[in-house]
Amino acid sequence: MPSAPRTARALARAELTRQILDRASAQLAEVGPAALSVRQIARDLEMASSAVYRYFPSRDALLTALLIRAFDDLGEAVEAGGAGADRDDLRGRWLGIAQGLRGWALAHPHEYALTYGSPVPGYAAPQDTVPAAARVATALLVLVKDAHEAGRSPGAPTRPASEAELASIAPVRAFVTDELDEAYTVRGLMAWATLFGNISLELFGHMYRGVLDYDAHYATVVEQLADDLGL
Amino acid sequence: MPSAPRTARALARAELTRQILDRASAQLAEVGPAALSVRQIARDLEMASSAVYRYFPSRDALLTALLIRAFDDLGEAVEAGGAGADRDDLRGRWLGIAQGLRGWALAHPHEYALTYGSPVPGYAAPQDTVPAAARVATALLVLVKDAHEAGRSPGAPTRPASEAELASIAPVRAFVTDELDEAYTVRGLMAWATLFGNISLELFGHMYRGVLDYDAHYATVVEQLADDLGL
DNA sequence: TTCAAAACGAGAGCACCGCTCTCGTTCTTC
DNA sequence: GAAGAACGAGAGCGGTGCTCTCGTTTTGAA
Repeated sequence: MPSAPRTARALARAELTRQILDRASAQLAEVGPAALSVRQIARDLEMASSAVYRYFPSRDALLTALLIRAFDDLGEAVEAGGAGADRDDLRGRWLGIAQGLRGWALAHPHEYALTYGSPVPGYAAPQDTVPAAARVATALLVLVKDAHEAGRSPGAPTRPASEAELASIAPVRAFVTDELDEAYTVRGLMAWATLFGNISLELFGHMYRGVLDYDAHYATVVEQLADDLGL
Repeated sequence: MPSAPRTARALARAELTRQILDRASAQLAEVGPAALSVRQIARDLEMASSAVYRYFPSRDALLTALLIRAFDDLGEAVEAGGAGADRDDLRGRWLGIAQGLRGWALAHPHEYALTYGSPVPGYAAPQDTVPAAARVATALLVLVKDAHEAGRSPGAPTRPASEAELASIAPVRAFVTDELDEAYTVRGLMAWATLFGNISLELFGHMYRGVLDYDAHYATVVEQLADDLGL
Protein backbone atom coordinates (compact mmCIF):
# COMPACT_ATOMS: atom_id res chain seq x y z
CA MET A 1 0.00 0.00 0.00
CA PRO A 2 1.56 3.32 -1.07
CA SER A 3 1.68 5.48 2.02
CA ALA A 4 1.98 8.88 0.35
CA PRO A 5 0.83 9.22 -3.27
CA ARG A 6 3.11 11.78 -4.86
CA THR A 7 2.33 11.89 -8.55
CA ALA A 8 -0.79 13.55 -9.90
CA ARG A 9 -1.98 10.25 -11.24
CA ALA A 10 -1.62 8.43 -7.93
CA LEU A 11 -3.41 11.28 -6.24
CA ALA A 12 -6.27 11.16 -8.70
CA ARG A 13 -6.43 7.42 -8.31
CA ALA A 14 -6.72 7.62 -4.54
CA GLU A 15 -9.38 10.26 -4.85
CA LEU A 16 -11.46 8.36 -7.40
CA THR A 17 -11.13 5.14 -5.43
CA ARG A 18 -12.50 6.97 -2.45
CA GLN A 19 -15.38 8.45 -4.46
CA ILE A 20 -16.34 5.07 -5.85
CA LEU A 21 -16.25 3.54 -2.41
CA ASP A 22 -18.31 6.38 -1.00
CA ARG A 23 -20.98 6.04 -3.67
CA ALA A 24 -20.99 2.29 -3.21
CA SER A 25 -21.36 2.78 0.52
CA ALA A 26 -24.30 5.12 -0.01
CA GLN A 27 -25.89 2.67 -2.38
CA LEU A 28 -25.38 -0.15 0.08
CA ALA A 29 -27.17 1.83 2.74
CA GLU A 30 -29.99 2.71 0.37
CA VAL A 31 -30.74 -0.47 -1.53
CA GLY A 32 -28.75 -3.17 0.16
CA PRO A 33 -25.89 -5.39 -0.95
CA ALA A 34 -27.82 -7.47 -3.48
CA ALA A 35 -29.00 -4.46 -5.46
CA LEU A 36 -25.64 -2.72 -5.48
CA SER A 37 -24.84 -1.93 -9.10
CA VAL A 38 -21.48 -1.08 -10.61
CA ARG A 39 -23.20 0.62 -13.54
CA GLN A 40 -25.29 2.77 -11.23
CA ILE A 41 -22.20 3.85 -9.33
CA ALA A 42 -20.61 4.77 -12.63
CA ARG A 43 -23.67 6.80 -13.62
CA ASP A 44 -23.67 8.59 -10.28
CA LEU A 45 -20.04 9.50 -10.80
CA GLU A 46 -20.62 10.35 -14.47
CA MET A 47 -18.06 7.95 -15.80
CA ALA A 48 -18.12 4.91 -18.03
CA SER A 49 -18.96 1.72 -16.20
CA SER A 50 -15.84 0.12 -17.62
CA ALA A 51 -13.73 2.77 -15.94
CA VAL A 52 -14.82 1.59 -12.52
CA TYR A 53 -13.06 -1.68 -13.25
CA ARG A 54 -9.75 0.19 -13.35
CA TYR A 55 -10.21 0.65 -9.61
CA PHE A 56 -12.03 -2.47 -8.47
CA PRO A 57 -11.56 -5.69 -10.41
CA SER A 58 -15.09 -6.87 -9.75
CA ARG A 59 -18.32 -6.17 -7.98
CA ASP A 60 -17.30 -8.68 -5.34
CA ALA A 61 -14.08 -6.81 -4.67
CA LEU A 62 -16.12 -3.68 -4.14
CA LEU A 63 -18.40 -5.56 -1.79
CA THR A 64 -15.40 -6.86 0.10
CA ALA A 65 -14.11 -3.34 0.58
CA LEU A 66 -17.52 -2.33 1.87
CA LEU A 67 -17.52 -5.34 4.16
CA ILE A 68 -14.24 -4.29 5.71
CA ARG A 69 -15.48 -0.75 6.04
CA ALA A 70 -18.62 -1.99 7.77
CA PHE A 71 -16.68 -4.20 10.17
CA ASP A 72 -14.43 -1.30 11.03
CA ASP A 73 -17.35 1.02 11.50
CA LEU A 74 -19.07 -1.46 13.77
CA GLY A 75 -15.88 -2.10 15.68
CA GLU A 76 -15.54 1.62 16.29
CA ALA A 77 -19.14 1.87 17.50
CA VAL A 78 -18.66 -1.04 19.88
CA GLU A 79 -15.38 0.28 21.22
CA ALA A 80 -16.92 3.69 21.69
CA GLY A 81 -19.78 2.07 23.58
CA GLY A 82 -17.35 0.29 25.85
CA ALA A 83 -15.31 3.43 26.39
CA GLY A 84 -18.34 5.25 27.77
CA ALA A 85 -17.75 3.75 31.20
CA ASP A 86 -14.81 3.70 33.57
CA ARG A 87 -12.30 0.98 32.93
CA ASP A 88 -13.17 -0.82 36.15
CA ASP A 89 -16.89 -0.39 35.73
CA LEU A 90 -17.23 -3.75 34.07
CA ARG A 91 -20.98 -3.83 33.95
CA GLY A 92 -21.08 -0.33 32.50
CA ARG A 93 -18.62 -1.31 29.80
CA TRP A 94 -20.68 -4.39 29.00
CA LEU A 95 -23.87 -2.40 28.69
CA GLY A 96 -22.09 0.13 26.51
CA ILE A 97 -20.70 -2.53 24.22
CA ALA A 98 -24.05 -4.27 23.93
CA GLN A 99 -25.91 -1.07 23.21
CA GLY A 100 -23.23 0.06 20.79
CA LEU A 101 -23.62 -3.17 18.91
CA ARG A 102 -27.37 -3.06 18.56
CA GLY A 103 -27.42 0.68 18.00
CA TRP A 104 -25.09 0.32 15.06
CA ALA A 105 -27.07 -2.58 13.66
CA LEU A 106 -30.33 -0.62 13.81
CA ALA A 107 -28.70 2.42 12.23
CA HIS A 108 -27.07 0.36 9.47
CA PRO A 109 -29.34 -2.59 8.75
CA HIS A 110 -27.94 -3.30 5.31
CA GLU A 111 -24.40 -3.17 6.58
CA TYR A 112 -25.37 -5.50 9.39
CA ALA A 113 -26.97 -7.88 6.92
CA LEU A 114 -23.80 -7.80 4.85
CA THR A 115 -21.55 -8.53 7.80
CA TYR A 116 -23.61 -10.85 9.98
CA GLY A 117 -26.41 -11.97 7.70
CA SER A 118 -25.94 -14.62 5.08
CA PRO A 119 -22.83 -14.07 2.98
CA VAL A 120 -23.75 -12.52 -0.37
CA PRO A 121 -24.10 -14.30 -3.75
CA GLY A 122 -21.70 -17.13 -3.95
CA TYR A 123 -18.91 -15.35 -2.43
CA ALA A 124 -16.82 -16.24 0.59
CA ALA A 125 -15.42 -13.36 2.60
CA PRO A 126 -11.69 -13.24 1.96
CA GLN A 127 -8.84 -13.07 4.42
CA ASP A 128 -8.62 -9.28 4.21
CA THR A 129 -11.74 -8.97 6.32
CA VAL A 130 -10.45 -10.94 9.28
CA PRO A 131 -8.70 -8.21 11.28
CA ALA A 132 -11.60 -5.80 10.91
CA ALA A 133 -14.09 -8.50 11.79
CA ALA A 134 -12.21 -9.38 14.95
CA ARG A 135 -12.65 -5.99 16.59
CA VAL A 136 -16.05 -6.73 18.07
CA ALA A 137 -15.05 -10.12 19.38
CA THR A 138 -11.89 -8.58 20.79
CA ALA A 139 -13.80 -5.95 22.71
CA LEU A 140 -15.87 -8.67 24.33
CA LEU A 141 -12.90 -10.88 25.08
CA VAL A 142 -10.95 -8.08 26.68
CA LEU A 143 -13.91 -7.34 28.88
CA VAL A 144 -14.15 -10.95 29.97
CA LYS A 145 -10.42 -11.00 30.63
CA ASP A 146 -10.63 -7.86 32.75
CA ALA A 147 -13.52 -9.37 34.68
CA HIS A 148 -11.51 -12.49 35.33
CA GLU A 149 -8.49 -10.51 36.43
CA ALA A 150 -10.70 -8.46 38.74
CA GLY A 151 -11.55 -11.69 40.48
CA ARG A 152 -15.06 -11.97 39.12
CA SER A 153 -16.61 -15.20 38.04
CA PRO A 154 -19.84 -16.14 36.26
CA GLY A 155 -22.97 -15.34 38.22
CA ALA A 156 -24.73 -18.39 36.89
CA PRO A 157 -23.58 -21.92 37.65
CA THR A 158 -21.40 -23.02 34.78
CA ARG A 159 -20.47 -26.61 34.08
CA PRO A 160 -16.84 -27.55 33.53
CA ALA A 161 -15.85 -27.75 29.89
CA SER A 162 -15.31 -31.15 28.34
CA GLU A 163 -11.91 -32.15 27.02
CA ALA A 164 -13.09 -31.64 23.44
CA GLU A 165 -14.52 -28.24 24.24
CA LEU A 166 -11.39 -27.22 26.07
CA ALA A 167 -9.30 -27.97 22.99
CA SER A 168 -11.91 -26.39 20.78
CA ILE A 169 -11.89 -22.98 22.42
CA ALA A 170 -8.15 -22.87 22.95
CA PRO A 171 -7.61 -20.19 20.26
CA VAL A 172 -10.08 -17.89 21.94
CA ARG A 173 -8.40 -18.25 25.30
CA ALA A 174 -4.95 -17.89 23.78
CA PHE A 175 -6.04 -14.67 22.14
CA VAL A 176 -6.40 -12.91 25.46
CA THR A 177 -4.52 -15.02 27.99
CA ASP A 178 -4.19 -18.73 28.42
CA GLU A 179 -5.02 -18.34 32.08
CA LEU A 180 -8.53 -17.20 31.22
CA ASP A 181 -11.07 -19.17 33.17
CA GLU A 182 -12.70 -21.80 30.98
CA ALA A 183 -16.14 -21.23 32.43
CA TYR A 184 -15.73 -17.57 31.69
CA THR A 185 -14.69 -18.30 28.16
CA VAL A 186 -17.74 -20.43 27.53
CA ARG A 187 -20.04 -17.87 29.12
CA GLY A 188 -18.40 -15.15 27.07
CA LEU A 189 -18.89 -17.03 23.83
CA MET A 190 -22.48 -17.72 24.77
CA ALA A 191 -23.11 -14.07 25.52
CA TRP A 192 -21.56 -13.17 22.18
CA ALA A 193 -23.90 -15.57 20.40
CA THR A 194 -26.90 -14.41 22.38
CA LEU A 195 -26.33 -10.79 21.47
CA PHE A 196 -25.96 -11.48 17.77
CA GLY A 197 -28.80 -13.97 17.87
CA ASN A 198 -31.10 -11.40 19.40
CA ILE A 199 -30.14 -8.67 17.00
CA SER A 200 -30.41 -10.91 13.96
CA LEU A 201 -33.77 -12.31 15.00
CA GLU A 202 -35.03 -8.80 15.62
CA LEU A 203 -33.61 -7.24 12.49
CA PHE A 204 -34.60 -10.05 10.19
CA GLY A 205 -38.17 -10.03 11.42
CA HIS A 206 -38.38 -13.19 13.46
CA MET A 207 -39.59 -11.48 16.62
CA TYR A 208 -42.40 -9.76 14.79
CA ARG A 209 -45.56 -9.91 16.89
CA GLY A 210 -43.86 -12.18 19.39
CA VAL A 211 -41.92 -9.51 21.20
CA LEU A 212 -43.48 -6.07 21.09
CA ASP A 213 -40.86 -3.77 22.57
CA TYR A 214 -37.49 -4.67 21.13
CA ASP A 215 -35.67 -2.07 23.20
CA ALA A 216 -37.06 -3.40 26.44
CA HIS A 217 -36.39 -6.99 25.53
CA TYR A 218 -32.83 -6.34 24.47
CA ALA A 219 -32.22 -4.43 27.67
CA THR A 220 -33.56 -7.36 29.66
CA VAL A 221 -31.37 -9.82 27.83
CA VAL A 222 -28.29 -7.67 28.22
CA GLU A 223 -28.86 -7.19 31.94
CA GLN A 224 -29.42 -10.90 32.38
CA LEU A 225 -26.26 -11.71 30.46
CA ALA A 226 -24.36 -9.28 32.66
CA ASP A 227 -25.63 -11.18 35.69
CA ASP A 228 -24.71 -14.50 34.12
CA LEU A 229 -21.23 -13.16 33.46
CA GLY A 230 -20.95 -11.86 36.98
CA LEU A 231 -20.37 -8.28 35.85
CA MET B 1 -56.87 -23.47 -2.54
CA PRO B 2 -58.57 -26.17 -4.63
CA SER B 3 -58.58 -29.32 -2.54
CA ALA B 4 -59.00 -31.88 -5.33
CA PRO B 5 -58.14 -30.76 -8.85
CA ARG B 6 -60.60 -32.52 -11.15
CA THR B 7 -60.08 -31.13 -14.63
CA ALA B 8 -57.12 -32.16 -16.74
CA ARG B 9 -55.91 -28.60 -16.81
CA ALA B 10 -56.03 -28.20 -13.04
CA LEU B 11 -54.19 -31.47 -12.69
CA ALA B 12 -51.50 -30.44 -15.14
CA ARG B 13 -51.21 -27.12 -13.35
CA ALA B 14 -50.70 -28.73 -9.98
CA GLU B 15 -48.13 -31.06 -11.44
CA LEU B 16 -46.18 -28.35 -13.23
CA THR B 17 -46.29 -26.10 -10.19
CA ARG B 18 -44.77 -28.91 -8.20
CA GLN B 19 -42.09 -29.53 -10.82
CA ILE B 20 -41.12 -25.87 -10.92
CA LEU B 21 -40.94 -25.73 -7.16
CA ASP B 22 -38.87 -28.90 -7.06
CA ARG B 23 -36.39 -27.59 -9.59
CA ALA B 24 -36.24 -24.28 -7.77
CA SER B 25 -35.64 -26.10 -4.52
CA ALA B 26 -32.82 -28.10 -6.07
CA GLN B 27 -31.31 -24.92 -7.46
CA LEU B 28 -31.59 -23.21 -4.10
CA ALA B 29 -29.69 -26.05 -2.49
CA GLU B 30 -27.05 -25.99 -5.20
CA VAL B 31 -26.35 -22.32 -5.84
CA GLY B 32 -28.17 -20.44 -3.11
CA PRO B 33 -31.02 -17.97 -3.15
CA ALA B 34 -29.22 -15.11 -4.86
CA ALA B 35 -28.23 -17.17 -7.89
CA LEU B 36 -31.63 -18.77 -8.32
CA SER B 37 -32.66 -18.14 -11.91
CA VAL B 38 -36.12 -18.38 -13.40
CA ARG B 39 -34.64 -18.86 -16.84
CA GLN B 40 -32.47 -21.72 -15.65
CA ILE B 41 -35.46 -23.43 -14.10
CA ALA B 42 -37.29 -23.04 -17.40
CA ARG B 43 -34.35 -24.55 -19.26
CA ASP B 44 -34.20 -27.48 -16.83
CA LEU B 45 -37.87 -28.10 -17.41
CA GLU B 46 -37.54 -27.51 -21.17
CA MET B 47 -40.13 -24.80 -21.32
CA ALA B 48 -40.14 -21.14 -22.26
CA SER B 49 -39.09 -18.86 -19.42
CA SER B 50 -42.25 -16.85 -19.91
CA ALA B 51 -44.33 -19.95 -19.20
CA VAL B 52 -42.97 -20.13 -15.67
CA TYR B 53 -44.69 -16.84 -15.01
CA ARG B 54 -48.06 -18.54 -15.57
CA TYR B 55 -47.36 -20.37 -12.31
CA PHE B 56 -45.40 -17.90 -10.22
CA PRO B 57 -45.92 -14.20 -10.79
CA SER B 58 -42.33 -13.33 -10.00
CA ARG B 59 -39.00 -14.65 -8.85
CA ASP B 60 -39.78 -13.31 -5.41
CA ALA B 61 -43.00 -15.29 -5.26
CA LEU B 62 -41.02 -18.39 -6.08
CA LEU B 63 -38.55 -17.52 -3.36
CA THR B 64 -41.38 -17.02 -0.91
CA ALA B 65 -42.73 -20.47 -1.71
CA LEU B 66 -39.27 -21.89 -1.11
CA LEU B 67 -39.07 -19.95 2.13
CA ILE B 68 -42.25 -21.53 3.40
CA ARG B 69 -41.08 -24.93 2.30
CA ALA B 70 -37.80 -24.41 4.16
CA PHE B 71 -39.54 -23.27 7.33
CA ASP B 72 -41.79 -26.29 7.18
CA ASP B 73 -38.89 -28.59 6.57
CA LEU B 74 -36.98 -27.13 9.47
CA GLY B 75 -40.06 -27.28 11.69
CA GLU B 76 -40.38 -30.93 10.90
CA ALA B 77 -36.73 -31.61 11.70
CA VAL B 78 -37.00 -29.80 15.01
CA GLU B 79 -40.22 -31.55 15.98
CA ALA B 80 -38.69 -34.88 15.06
CA GLY B 81 -35.69 -34.05 17.20
CA GLY B 82 -37.93 -33.26 20.14
CA ALA B 83 -39.97 -36.41 19.62
CA GLY B 84 -36.90 -38.59 20.01
CA ALA B 85 -37.22 -38.48 23.78
CA ASP B 86 -40.02 -39.34 26.18
CA ARG B 87 -42.52 -36.60 26.77
CA ASP B 88 -41.42 -36.12 30.37
CA ASP B 89 -37.74 -36.31 29.56
CA LEU B 90 -37.46 -32.58 29.25
CA ARG B 91 -33.71 -32.42 28.92
CA GLY B 92 -33.76 -35.13 26.28
CA ARG B 93 -36.38 -33.24 24.31
CA TRP B 94 -34.34 -30.06 24.57
CA LEU B 95 -31.20 -31.76 23.33
CA GLY B 96 -33.17 -33.32 20.48
CA ILE B 97 -34.65 -30.01 19.45
CA ALA B 98 -31.31 -28.23 19.58
CA GLN B 99 -29.53 -30.93 17.62
CA GLY B 100 -32.39 -31.11 15.13
CA LEU B 101 -32.08 -27.40 14.57
CA ARG B 102 -28.35 -27.34 13.95
CA GLY B 103 -28.41 -30.60 12.06
CA TRP B 104 -30.92 -29.21 9.62
CA ALA B 105 -28.97 -25.98 9.26
CA LEU B 106 -25.76 -27.82 8.45
CA ALA B 107 -27.53 -30.07 5.98
CA HIS B 108 -29.30 -27.16 4.30
CA PRO B 109 -27.03 -24.13 4.57
CA HIS B 110 -28.64 -22.21 1.73
CA GLU B 111 -32.08 -22.83 3.10
CA TYR B 112 -30.90 -21.69 6.51
CA ALA B 113 -29.45 -18.55 4.99
CA LEU B 114 -32.74 -17.90 3.24
CA THR B 115 -34.77 -18.33 6.40
CA TYR B 116 -32.54 -16.96 9.13
CA GLY B 117 -29.91 -15.03 7.22
CA SER B 118 -30.51 -11.62 5.82
CA PRO B 119 -33.74 -11.38 3.87
CA VAL B 120 -33.04 -11.57 0.13
CA PRO B 121 -32.85 -8.66 -2.37
CA GLY B 122 -35.17 -5.98 -1.30
CA TYR B 123 -37.89 -8.17 -0.34
CA ALA B 124 -39.78 -8.51 2.93
CA ALA B 125 -41.10 -11.93 3.83
CA PRO B 126 -44.86 -11.83 3.42
CA GLN B 127 -47.57 -12.93 5.82
CA ASP B 128 -47.86 -16.38 4.23
CA THR B 129 -44.64 -17.43 5.85
CA VAL B 130 -45.72 -16.74 9.43
CA PRO B 131 -47.40 -20.04 10.33
CA ALA B 132 -44.57 -22.10 8.92
CA ALA B 133 -41.97 -19.91 10.59
CA ALA B 134 -43.65 -20.30 13.96
CA ARG B 135 -43.14 -24.04 14.19
CA VAL B 136 -39.64 -23.87 15.60
CA ALA B 137 -40.51 -21.23 18.15
CA THR B 138 -43.59 -23.22 19.09
CA ALA B 139 -41.59 -26.36 19.77
CA LEU B 140 -39.39 -24.40 22.14
CA LEU B 141 -42.26 -22.67 23.86
CA VAL B 142 -44.15 -25.89 24.42
CA LEU B 143 -41.07 -27.35 26.00
CA VAL B 144 -40.71 -24.41 28.33
CA LYS B 145 -44.39 -24.66 29.19
CA ASP B 146 -44.07 -28.35 29.98
CA ALA B 147 -41.07 -27.64 32.14
CA HIS B 148 -42.97 -25.00 34.04
CA GLU B 149 -45.94 -27.29 34.51
CA ALA B 150 -43.63 -30.01 35.74
CA GLY B 151 -42.61 -27.65 38.50
CA ARG B 152 -39.20 -26.85 37.11
CA SER B 153 -37.67 -23.42 37.19
CA PRO B 154 -34.57 -21.85 35.68
CA GLY B 155 -31.34 -23.27 37.01
CA ALA B 156 -29.61 -19.92 36.77
CA PRO B 157 -30.67 -16.93 38.84
CA THR B 158 -33.00 -14.86 36.73
CA ARG B 159 -33.93 -11.31 37.46
CA PRO B 160 -37.59 -10.28 37.54
CA ALA B 161 -38.79 -8.75 34.31
CA SER B 162 -39.40 -5.03 34.17
CA GLU B 163 -42.88 -3.65 33.54
CA ALA B 164 -41.93 -2.78 29.97
CA GLU B 165 -40.48 -6.22 29.35
CA LEU B 166 -43.52 -7.88 30.86
CA ALA B 167 -45.78 -6.08 28.44
CA SER B 168 -43.35 -6.69 25.63
CA ILE B 169 -43.29 -10.45 25.88
CA ALA B 170 -47.00 -10.80 26.59
CA PRO B 171 -47.73 -12.30 23.14
CA VAL B 172 -45.19 -15.04 23.68
CA ARG B 173 -46.66 -15.96 27.05
CA ALA B 174 -50.19 -15.76 25.72
CA PHE B 175 -49.24 -18.14 22.95
CA VAL B 176 -48.69 -21.00 25.37
CA THR B 177 -50.38 -20.00 28.59
CA ASP B 178 -50.66 -16.70 30.41
CA GLU B 179 -49.59 -18.42 33.58
CA LEU B 180 -46.15 -19.11 32.14
CA ASP B 181 -43.46 -17.99 34.50
CA GLU B 182 -41.94 -14.72 33.33
CA ALA B 183 -38.41 -15.74 34.24
CA TYR B 184 -38.93 -18.87 32.23
CA THR B 185 -40.19 -16.91 29.29
CA VAL B 186 -37.16 -14.64 29.31
CA ARG B 187 -34.77 -17.59 29.69
CA GLY B 188 -36.60 -19.37 26.89
CA LEU B 189 -36.28 -16.43 24.54
CA MET B 190 -32.64 -16.08 25.44
CA ALA B 191 -32.00 -19.74 24.74
CA TRP B 192 -33.78 -19.36 21.41
CA ALA B 193 -31.53 -16.44 20.49
CA THR B 194 -28.42 -18.21 21.70
CA LEU B 195 -29.10 -21.26 19.56
CA PHE B 196 -29.70 -19.23 16.42
CA GLY B 197 -26.83 -16.93 17.24
CA ASN B 198 -24.46 -19.85 17.56
CA ILE B 199 -25.62 -21.50 14.39
CA SER B 200 -25.52 -18.28 12.38
CA LEU B 201 -22.07 -17.35 13.65
CA GLU B 202 -20.81 -20.82 12.83
CA LEU B 203 -22.47 -21.12 9.45
CA PHE B 204 -21.59 -17.64 8.29
CA GLY B 205 -17.95 -18.08 9.19
CA HIS B 206 -17.55 -15.89 12.24
CA MET B 207 -16.17 -18.63 14.43
CA TYR B 208 -13.51 -19.53 11.93
CA ARG B 209 -10.24 -20.14 13.72
CA GLY B 210 -11.74 -18.97 16.98
CA VAL B 211 -13.59 -22.14 17.82
CA LEU B 212 -12.07 -25.28 16.34
CA ASP B 213 -14.62 -28.00 17.03
CA TYR B 214 -18.06 -26.67 16.24
CA ASP B 215 -19.79 -29.87 17.32
CA ALA B 216 -18.17 -29.82 20.73
CA HIS B 217 -18.84 -26.16 21.26
CA TYR B 218 -22.48 -26.40 20.26
CA ALA B 219 -22.90 -29.39 22.58
CA THR B 220 -21.40 -27.38 25.41
CA VAL B 221 -23.67 -24.44 24.77
CA VAL B 222 -26.74 -26.63 24.53
CA GLU B 223 -25.94 -28.42 27.77
CA GLN B 224 -25.31 -25.14 29.52
CA LEU B 225 -28.58 -23.73 28.24
CA ALA B 226 -30.35 -26.82 29.50
CA ASP B 227 -28.86 -26.15 32.93
CA ASP B 228 -29.85 -22.51 32.77
CA LEU B 229 -33.38 -23.56 31.88
CA GLY B 230 -33.45 -26.08 34.69
CA LEU B 231 -34.15 -28.97 32.36
C1' DT C 1 -73.33 -29.57 -28.90
C1' DT C 2 -71.75 -25.21 -29.69
C1' DC C 3 -69.07 -21.31 -28.67
C1' DA C 4 -67.21 -17.46 -26.17
C1' DA C 5 -63.94 -16.99 -22.69
C1' DA C 6 -60.31 -18.26 -20.08
C1' DA C 7 -55.84 -20.51 -19.61
C1' DC C 8 -51.75 -21.67 -21.67
C1' DG C 9 -46.92 -22.18 -24.23
C1' DA C 10 -43.76 -20.07 -27.16
C1' DG C 11 -41.23 -16.40 -28.91
C1' DA C 12 -39.68 -11.80 -29.43
C1' DG C 13 -38.29 -7.97 -27.09
C1' DC C 14 -37.18 -4.40 -23.29
C1' DA C 15 -34.21 -2.70 -19.88
C1' DC C 16 -31.00 -3.94 -16.93
C1' DC C 17 -26.77 -6.41 -15.16
C1' DG C 18 -21.34 -7.80 -14.68
C1' DC C 19 -17.60 -7.87 -17.34
C1' DT C 20 -14.20 -7.67 -21.47
C1' DC C 21 -11.90 -5.76 -25.33
C1' DT C 22 -10.23 -2.20 -28.14
C1' DC C 23 -8.71 2.25 -29.18
C1' DG C 24 -7.12 6.82 -28.66
C1' DT C 25 -5.26 9.79 -25.03
C1' DT C 26 -2.58 11.17 -21.08
C1' DC C 27 0.79 10.79 -17.76
C1' DT C 28 5.42 8.60 -15.93
C1' DT C 29 9.68 7.07 -16.07
C1' DC C 30 13.98 6.15 -17.98
C1' DG D 1 12.34 13.02 -25.74
C1' DA D 2 10.64 8.49 -26.41
C1' DA D 3 8.80 3.99 -24.71
C1' DG D 4 5.43 2.20 -21.98
C1' DA D 5 2.16 2.03 -18.47
C1' DA D 6 -2.25 3.81 -16.87
C1' DC D 7 -6.50 5.58 -18.06
C1' DG D 8 -11.48 6.83 -19.94
C1' DA D 9 -14.87 5.90 -23.24
C1' DG D 10 -17.47 3.06 -26.09
C1' DA D 11 -19.07 -1.08 -28.14
C1' DG D 12 -20.30 -5.54 -27.33
C1' DC D 13 -21.18 -10.39 -25.12
C1' DG D 14 -23.99 -13.26 -22.56
C1' DG D 15 -26.79 -13.26 -18.86
C1' DT D 16 -31.01 -11.68 -15.95
C1' DG D 17 -36.30 -10.63 -14.65
C1' DC D 18 -40.24 -9.60 -16.80
C1' DT D 19 -43.91 -8.17 -20.45
C1' DC D 20 -46.51 -8.50 -24.60
C1' DT D 21 -48.45 -10.70 -28.37
C1' DC D 22 -50.15 -14.49 -30.90
C1' DG D 23 -51.88 -18.93 -31.98
C1' DT D 24 -53.60 -23.06 -29.58
C1' DT D 25 -56.00 -25.77 -26.18
C1' DT D 26 -59.22 -26.45 -22.61
C1' DT D 27 -63.19 -25.14 -20.06
C1' DG D 28 -67.86 -24.31 -18.54
C1' DA D 29 -72.20 -22.35 -19.67
C1' DA D 30 -75.82 -21.74 -23.12
